[in-house]
Amino acid sequence: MRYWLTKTEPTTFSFDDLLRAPRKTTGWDGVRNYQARNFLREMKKGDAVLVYHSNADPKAVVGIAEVVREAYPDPTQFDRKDDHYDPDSSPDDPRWFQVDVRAVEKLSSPVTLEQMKLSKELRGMPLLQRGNRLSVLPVSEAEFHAIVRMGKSGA
DNA sequence: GCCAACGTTGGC
DNA sequence: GCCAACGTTGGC
Repeated sequence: MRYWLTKTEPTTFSFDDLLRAPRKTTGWDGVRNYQARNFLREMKKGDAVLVYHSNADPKAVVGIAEVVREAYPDPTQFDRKDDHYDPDSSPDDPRWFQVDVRAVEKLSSPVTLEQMKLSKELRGMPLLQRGNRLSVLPVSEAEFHAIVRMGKSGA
């Protein structure tokens, strides 16, 4: 099993939105970056996902989710009216994929970007590297557990 | 294949 | 709102 981190802007779709969704599950659609897409395709059912709020106050990991359906074509790429419409993608050979994720648990205290930057354990995380813009990132097992520990203890 | 222009992300 | 970083596009 692997560990991941996905970013979302809470004004668009927050972890609370995920908790309120039917079966606490949603399709993680709209990813339009090849590297992020490749990570989505590597995700396996049961993989754990940290949900991070970007462009937020505070910017923080706010909850844990899990992959409940592995990669399948993202339907928004074929919808002309959707912001994520991609005229160059065809149903025969879809370019963009999504997974379904289900909320597992909200962290009692969000782990802020600032806290993560201060943590020695998390120093190497791709999320913290400058210029990083990927919306789907792998996280090591140690990093995952460190963040969850911080989110449950508030430390 | 190079690279300038442009668009987007996301922290500040 | 600004701007650095970085991906993508398209002319050559």
